[in-house]
Amino acid sequence: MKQRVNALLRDKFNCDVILEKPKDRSFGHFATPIAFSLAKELRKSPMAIAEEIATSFNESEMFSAVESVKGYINFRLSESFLDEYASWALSHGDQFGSSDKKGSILLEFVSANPTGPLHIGHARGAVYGDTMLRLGRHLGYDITAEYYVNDAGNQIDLLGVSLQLEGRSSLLGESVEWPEKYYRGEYLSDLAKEVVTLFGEEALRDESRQKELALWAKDKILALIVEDLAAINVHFDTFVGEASLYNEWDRVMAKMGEGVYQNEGKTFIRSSDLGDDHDRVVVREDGRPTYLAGDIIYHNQKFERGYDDYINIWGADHHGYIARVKAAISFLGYDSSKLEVLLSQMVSLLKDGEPFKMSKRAGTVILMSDVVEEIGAEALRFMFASKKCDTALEFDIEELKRQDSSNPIYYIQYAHARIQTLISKSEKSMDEIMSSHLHGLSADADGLLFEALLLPEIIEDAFESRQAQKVPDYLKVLAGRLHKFYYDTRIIGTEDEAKLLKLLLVVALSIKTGLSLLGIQAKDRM
RNA sequence: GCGUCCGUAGCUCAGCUGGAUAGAGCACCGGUUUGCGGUACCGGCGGUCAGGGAUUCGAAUUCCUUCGGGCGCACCA
Repeated sequence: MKQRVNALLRDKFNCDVILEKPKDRSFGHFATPIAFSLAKELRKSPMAIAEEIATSFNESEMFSAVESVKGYINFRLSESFLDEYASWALSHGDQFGSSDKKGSILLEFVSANPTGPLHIGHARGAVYGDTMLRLGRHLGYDITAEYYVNDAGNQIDLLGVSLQLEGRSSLLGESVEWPEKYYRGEYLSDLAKEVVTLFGEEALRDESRQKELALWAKDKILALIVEDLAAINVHFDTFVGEASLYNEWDRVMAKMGEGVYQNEGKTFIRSSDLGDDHDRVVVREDGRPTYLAGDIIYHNQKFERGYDDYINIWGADHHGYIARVKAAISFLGYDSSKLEVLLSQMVSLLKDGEPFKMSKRAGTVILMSDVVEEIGAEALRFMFASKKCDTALEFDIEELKRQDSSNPIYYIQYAHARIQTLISKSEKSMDEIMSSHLHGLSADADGLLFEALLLPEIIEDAFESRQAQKVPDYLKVLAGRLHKFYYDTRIIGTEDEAKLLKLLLVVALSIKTGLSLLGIQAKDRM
């Protein structure tokens, strides 16, 4: 809708015009302060310019009024335009707000190590990534959702050790000496039990079998992670294992050329040439590659697959890592600006105002599955999607368990359900409703319709600015307008019934579409 | 110390391509239709947009600076 208005204005002014939504709807649907910026150029007062521009729109069919007020130019869309647009939206169903954007994107997110279940911080990245995925796909981008599995290196060795020790300690009752670093948690003793039934007790004591057990456990844990993600409606297209990439090693190193050098028996990358604090070790003296090595071959592989753009969603604790990965990409001969790294900040939980402690067995980590069990997948998704991901976040579990207006997800679902109830109560046929014309609407009805029709620009704005929270914000506002309208306006049995229901169908469509882009299904009944 | 993200109502957060009177939910106080789901609606209370400076018609929004907080600063992942 805004695009159509914008296109018209662009023709007129030969440049992009800033269009904003006035806070006070009595000013119209859109407004622009363009007269202020033209004032200097034209050496006239903003008010005179605005007046002149406004009158030049008198003939336009798109607007019922264009007025200048204190230098602003306010546009009021005509009813015929709004009605036509509403019909167009309804005929597109769940494709409303979709677009034909071109371009392929490789979106990597979550990528949690397969050494334990997902915690609450992973959940934020998962929800944010999946929301961007849904928004981008709705807009037409060809996006691949990828999970990078760190199935090589120290953490896998550590997993094998931890598994054996946990089994010997909790199942066999042996007293064991714990190393400085090891994994712990209920999942490990569950896995140890399985080890005993599958491989026998001896497998827990045989150090030569650590690697074998670790790789076995890694697959089991990854399956657990996939299951946890499915529970919040997050799915990946591809999984790339770090270990599988190392046969490319020599070729990739050759490709890096002057970007790497040898010193004291180690291999370094010249990342300090490209903005990093200092050069980084890629291969240690004993020949073992570092974590960065895996990421170098992984990113080489990504770029060889030839996407137009790359997005990585990382936890904020990885932000120091961006410079070196980008340096590697440049040395490999690719355009590192094609990689966009989005950071999701830390999460902490409150329960009734107190820090939320999980079971002792799970250690200090707050498991995502525990939170899902407490508040449900929808509330979790909505909560994470509603916050900018670059702000550290605290939230209270109890608030999200409530089922009233204090819990936005119920508030929005209830708005959708109310509309469905009205539709089913009405004796009007769908044809009758759809063929009615939205004219003679009250100011409230007009405002509600306009809000509902804004969905497409909200989706585009949210995706392009990478600010997923714009969608939930919009849905809250739209639901609020619906509830107020419902309270103020009698619908069933009035002479306006058909056209008001058409209006409400547009609202329901936007709510349903918006929710589905958040991975949440709209409810017809509560 | 360096880098980075942040600082908006008592709390949790929106608003930040510079624009009209700074918003919402929670909390607290008080109201509401003989009308389709009261899981709703309305009103009140509550602000030095952390402090200071700069830019300009105009700053919560841009820039500089001080203060305060989170997260990094590995041959760990």
